[in-house]
Amino acid sequence: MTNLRERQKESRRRKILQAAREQLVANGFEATTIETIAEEAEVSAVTVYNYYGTKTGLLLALVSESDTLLLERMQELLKTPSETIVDTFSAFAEVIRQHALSFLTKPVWRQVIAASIIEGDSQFGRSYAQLDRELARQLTKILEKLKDRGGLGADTNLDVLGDCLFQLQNARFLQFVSSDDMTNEAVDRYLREDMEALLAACPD
Amino acid sequence: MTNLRERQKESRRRKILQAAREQLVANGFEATTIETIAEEAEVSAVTVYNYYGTKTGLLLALVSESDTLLLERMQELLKTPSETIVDTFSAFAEVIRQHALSFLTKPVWRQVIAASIIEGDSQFGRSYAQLDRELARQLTKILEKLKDRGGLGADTNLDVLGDCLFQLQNARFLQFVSSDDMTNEAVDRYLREDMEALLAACPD
DNA sequence: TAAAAGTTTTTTGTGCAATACAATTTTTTA
DNA sequence: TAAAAAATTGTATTGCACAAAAAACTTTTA
Repeated sequence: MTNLRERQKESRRRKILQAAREQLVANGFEATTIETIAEEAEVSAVTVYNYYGTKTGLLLALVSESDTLLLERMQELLKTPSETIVDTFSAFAEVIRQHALSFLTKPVWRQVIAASIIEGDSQFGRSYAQLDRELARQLTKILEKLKDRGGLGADTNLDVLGDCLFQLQNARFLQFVSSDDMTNEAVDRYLREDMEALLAACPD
Repeated sequence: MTNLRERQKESRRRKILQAAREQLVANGFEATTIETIAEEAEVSAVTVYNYYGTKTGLLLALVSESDTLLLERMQELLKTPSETIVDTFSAFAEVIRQHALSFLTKPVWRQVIAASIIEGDSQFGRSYAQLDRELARQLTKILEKLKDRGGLGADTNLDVLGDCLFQLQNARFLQFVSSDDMTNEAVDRYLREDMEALLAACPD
């Protein structure tokens, strides 16, 4: 039995996050104040603080809300495997970028990443780090499938490889959102070049 | 002929940066205010703003001050080459970490990185990005030497490889400073595992 | 040495994040 | 339906970043 009280809380939570997202996308992080969010969500500013603690806490909560959606899209990818490791890696990264930009703008993502670095061990910071771990895990799974089909060296440590390639993806994603000019295609080219250069590095 | 006026400016610059660094290391970013920095540097707070614009501007200026030192240490590394690509990569990353921690603390580095992401296209933000490019360049040079000695596949694109491995190093560095617990040895292990997993990934 | 040029400082003010607390409203429970 | 419990709200306050203008000071120059 769900309390009326709990339902109200849930409803407020939703309204606050929705208002926050709208304003962040429309006006950016600086121009979005707790006050204006509270106003649009029809609660007081104090309530926003009670729910999310700080402004960046609110930001990270907003992002972790979209996590399940991203993980679902990643599941889809598992079902349509690629032939080569280059294609696999490229497709994996593309899903993340698409999802990211369908949810927030580049400038806001910069704030999100900055917040996650600074508030690394707050409640919301941890759940953000958790997502990273799960994504790396997913990449490992995808690589396992590839290995089964012979697209990968036999004596590869997939846990390490998945984690490592995820880190590389993350670094390029950061470059992507850090420059308003960088296109989706440009990052994809980078990542493919990266993979190819790495594969060619094995000493003869 | 250097003006008295210019010398005074230079002296103030130095005193501000020195005071900033001392307080940041001792008390962290939040507890360090423009006011207290100005006080210790014996100038007014407005002067600090005149010199560095914003608090994060000051932070990034502080870091770019230490750049030349890091690049010098990297030059040293060029003279003492390693046998394998794993050792090369590991040594490169170690120089960066050593230098970083000899200059600032992990919590402050988190602020630095966050600031560089948010203020990506301010004056100081750009000079921070510039350092990254130079470091990637240096890594490429080190790899060239390695290739000459046969420690690397012959048909490797070194520009791409250098950039890519630098990105990976950067990602692991971020993990390093993001966790107060993570030791130097732990990161080194990570990076070596990374390289080994990558090298083993070539399909048979 | 006196005027001119260049800087710093003082002063004043704005905006926003974050916190504290009492007052008030709403829901629950008995 | 009334008391108890829980949550929200208004209000006041603090602290700091940052901005703008005029006053005060110091160096330069003629």
